[in-house]
Amino acid sequence: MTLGSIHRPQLADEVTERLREAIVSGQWPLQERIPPEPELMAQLGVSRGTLREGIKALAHAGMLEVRRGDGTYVRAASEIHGAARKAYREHEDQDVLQVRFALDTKAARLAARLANDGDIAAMRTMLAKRREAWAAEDLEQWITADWDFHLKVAESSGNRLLHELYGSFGDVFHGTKMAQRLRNGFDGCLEAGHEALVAAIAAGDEDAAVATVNANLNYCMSWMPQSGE
Amino acid sequence: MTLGSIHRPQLADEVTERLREAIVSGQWPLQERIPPEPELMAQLGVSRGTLREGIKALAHAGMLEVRRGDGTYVRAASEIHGAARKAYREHEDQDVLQVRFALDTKAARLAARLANDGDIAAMRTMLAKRREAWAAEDLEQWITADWDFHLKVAESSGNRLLHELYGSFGDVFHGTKMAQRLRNGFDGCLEAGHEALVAAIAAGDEDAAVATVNANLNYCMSWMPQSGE
DNA sequence: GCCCTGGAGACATCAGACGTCTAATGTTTA
DNA sequence: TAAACATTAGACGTCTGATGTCTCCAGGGC
Repeated sequence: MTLGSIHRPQLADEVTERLREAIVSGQWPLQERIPPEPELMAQLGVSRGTLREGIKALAHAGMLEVRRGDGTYVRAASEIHGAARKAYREHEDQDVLQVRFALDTKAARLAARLANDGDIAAMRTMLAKRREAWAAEDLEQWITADWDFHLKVAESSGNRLLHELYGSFGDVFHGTKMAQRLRNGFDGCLEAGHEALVAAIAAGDEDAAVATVNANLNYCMSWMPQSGE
Repeated sequence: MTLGSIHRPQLADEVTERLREAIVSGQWPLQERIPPEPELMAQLGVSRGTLREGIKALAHAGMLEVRRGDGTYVRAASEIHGAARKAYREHEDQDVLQVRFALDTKAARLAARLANDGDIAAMRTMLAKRREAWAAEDLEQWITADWDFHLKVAESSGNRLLHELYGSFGDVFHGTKMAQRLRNGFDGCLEAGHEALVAAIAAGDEDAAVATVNANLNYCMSWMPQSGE
């Protein structure tokens, strides 16, 4: 048949998608309260029940938190991120980190195989920022630059799923744990290790890239209390 | 204050949890239709709106599929499994498999470090079943035994999150892709490779376990059309 | 300054009604 | 007989409107 079927996409799903977009796009920032239900009903032109079905879907996914008598707040910017938050709540730190490291290793191997000149230039730029921030003792900036670098490696793997997973699992870690470690005397530098990783990727040496990542992670882990691997 | 607050856990969340249990416990089998809304309203003692909020939460998570005019069907046995299904829909097969392989490698390393005698005995039992099924040309049984073996390795890693993720990502693959490949002439044997993995795990040789897994996976991938790694 | 009390705003839940879709069955027609 | 059409029962989709309950916060009493 050729007459593309009418197929009206369920209103509630449409609502879910619109809410989701508002969150993903940053229109509703993290931790902020979203507009009250009556207002959203008007904006979206749907009934309360339909709206609430959309909200509940995102709430179960961990993206929204509904506080009775108060309002609804944004807690995560994507489903997968919400799932990662939940994983952090329900599993040992160590377990989550091991999974992240598994992804990290794979990302490095693929990046060494696939990264192009633009990717590598971007990595070098981020490492430079990281170095400057460290010299300037700007912790926040340093954490950001460090994380951006690792994300770029994941992105350069060419595997979108891997990039997404890595970003979600790592984000919580970087946001909550890194700052603590820095205060505990972690030197945070590993300058050489990061440079070596870029070099291995630029050279297309997969095994060297993986070895470098492992070395970095083991050093990093040595600063974690009671954690193996 | 001492009077432990009444703490009425949001009805809709309670409903979500009850539905979820019915699915996870197997009371509502995969692919089956669940009771119609009016019946569930009566069983749970809630209004339709509340019930639907609970259903929508699980539907968005990929565990349920609601078909207007027909009914609601069970599509996945856990949120993470639902997410994996979605990932399979939205990403390249190759990307998903790479992620799964990253987990596979990590699982093997950890299993070599932590597996106890009971784990190893279980692995050997499963391999024996796998061998018998192959000899008897019972494909279904063979696929089951093969998958059980890999799951056991993941479980032996001692990392519950890893086990869960691995199970979810791999399940879809084993259910849908493996059968196709077998029909295409895949010899599916790899008997030696699997035995070698158990041997490495039993010996506690992490590097050998990882190397064996990589060898197996590469051989396996060679049967996949147009896929790298 | 602290505690208590209300009020306002926001989410929670219910009840009932009607629309629309799907699948199955029955009926007609070539 | 078999294909095409018509009907119907069951199921989900959405709306309306009312009431309950909780959180926050400002204002009054001590």
